[in-house]
Amino acid sequence: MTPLSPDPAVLRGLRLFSGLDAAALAEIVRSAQTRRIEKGTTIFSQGDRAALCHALIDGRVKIAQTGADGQQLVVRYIGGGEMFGTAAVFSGGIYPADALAMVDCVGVHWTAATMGELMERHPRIALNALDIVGRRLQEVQTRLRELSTERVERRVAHALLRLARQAGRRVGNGVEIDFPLSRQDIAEMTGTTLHTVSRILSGWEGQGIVEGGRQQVTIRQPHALVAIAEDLPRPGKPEEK
Amino acid sequence: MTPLSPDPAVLRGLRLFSGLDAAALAEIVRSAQTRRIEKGTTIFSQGDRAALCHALIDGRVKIAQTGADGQQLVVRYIGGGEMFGTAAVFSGGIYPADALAMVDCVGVHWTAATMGELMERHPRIALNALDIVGRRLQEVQTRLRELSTERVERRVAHALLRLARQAGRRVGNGVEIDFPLSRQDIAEMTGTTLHTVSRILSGWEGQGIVEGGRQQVTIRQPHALVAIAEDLPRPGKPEEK
DNA sequence: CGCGTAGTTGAGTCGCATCAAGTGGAGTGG
DNA sequence: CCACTCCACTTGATGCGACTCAACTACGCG
Repeated sequence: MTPLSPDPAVLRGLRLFSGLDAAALAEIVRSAQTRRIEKGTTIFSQGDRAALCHALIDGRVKIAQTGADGQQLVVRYIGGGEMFGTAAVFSGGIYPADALAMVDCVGVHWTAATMGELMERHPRIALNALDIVGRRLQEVQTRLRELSTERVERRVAHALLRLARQAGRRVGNGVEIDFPLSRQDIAEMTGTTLHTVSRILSGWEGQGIVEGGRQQVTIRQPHALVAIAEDLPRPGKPEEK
Repeated sequence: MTPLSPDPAVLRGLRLFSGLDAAALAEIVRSAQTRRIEKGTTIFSQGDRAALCHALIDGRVKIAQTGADGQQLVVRYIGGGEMFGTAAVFSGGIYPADALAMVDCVGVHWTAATMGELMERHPRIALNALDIVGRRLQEVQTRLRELSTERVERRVAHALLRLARQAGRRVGNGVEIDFPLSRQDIAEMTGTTLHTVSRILSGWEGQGIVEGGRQQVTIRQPHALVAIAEDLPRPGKPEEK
């Protein structure tokens, strides 16, 4: 909750503000609130009035939806440079999911009214937001199709590849997901159970494709994972005739 | 393809243009192209360059995504007053799905460049678009959760209720979906097979909850369908202790 | 050192996809 | 006007992927 002095250079990195001139950025910085967010903090909760537009300078935030019977779905993981909770402000004014800091984060936010004025004055911001939300819509639609038509193993492979792209860190023997990620989290991303995820990862670990630890996954053979995700023929898994 | 004289009063009904003054509407009308679209016409195809923003004055359009292996997913049905294909224009420039006219329609469209200028000049349009796309994102996320966590029967019930809300017409003995809808279509909305949908509808028909026909469904007891969708206890289906 | 949380692994079950016929009504052509 | 042909739909039989139930293990933290 410690307020920090916002840095214009940092805000320039946000997709939401790309293409704006220095004067506009200065205005945006003036109206921004920056703060540290401790690991485990709930930034907003499903059903809350959406009073703030958020963006993440650094860290990792989980956006998750809860069903009537307590079932959880991980909607997405937000990384540095991404906005979140902003679509809700302009679409009904209620956050449709929870936002939870997975690690210590640095966040920035604007009030709904301020962001509205900024967008009116600088349509480019609204256009950027439309771009971002449109891409997320496409991504979620793609996941919807995967969930409808693919077996669990392929969905888990897709999920890990997506995570590697968004939150992968190159390490000696592959690509590591750079935040604590449990089997349960993966299950909630792919619509399965932690048991099934555990079995699948164990299988892959036996084949040297991934390496798992407590709340931690490293991909050692990304190409093999792509082969599984795309359902390509591959060694050890002969096509039935 | 017959061009028609666009009518300002008609465009006022589009959510995308709500809150605009008469001058702005006049400008929008001048730059619009209106046309009749025959049933069965493909308005755009997945992978095409997104050159046009569309809206539907009247009729019904199916937005469907195809996977690499030909698997189909119905993303949504568009009705009169709704825009479609617009998010794609501002998010990558490629349509992520097919748009197919389910009945004879009247559509209107703008070029990407024209709509971009309109939004720059009238930020309210961009805000409206953000609102609409944000709501669709929420809806798709909700479907994603349903697909992850609910059994087929509940998902079909949810899909029918959603359709009834968007495309329902009150008739003597219930609510009828007002466009041709096959079992296959329902299956592609809910991530199942037409066989399973057929079995479920037959079961419901036996209980008097729905009435089915060829590419046609009438809901006779909406409350019963809600009970199924929400997994409430109900007569004939005792809770196991 | 003990407790809690995360993960592993086995056995059993079942929901639903898959395979496989068949029915009936709408549209078409002779 | 009737026969033919689709196409949407129905319904039965079968199999299996993955969920459920149930221990058990191991790591990290206080």
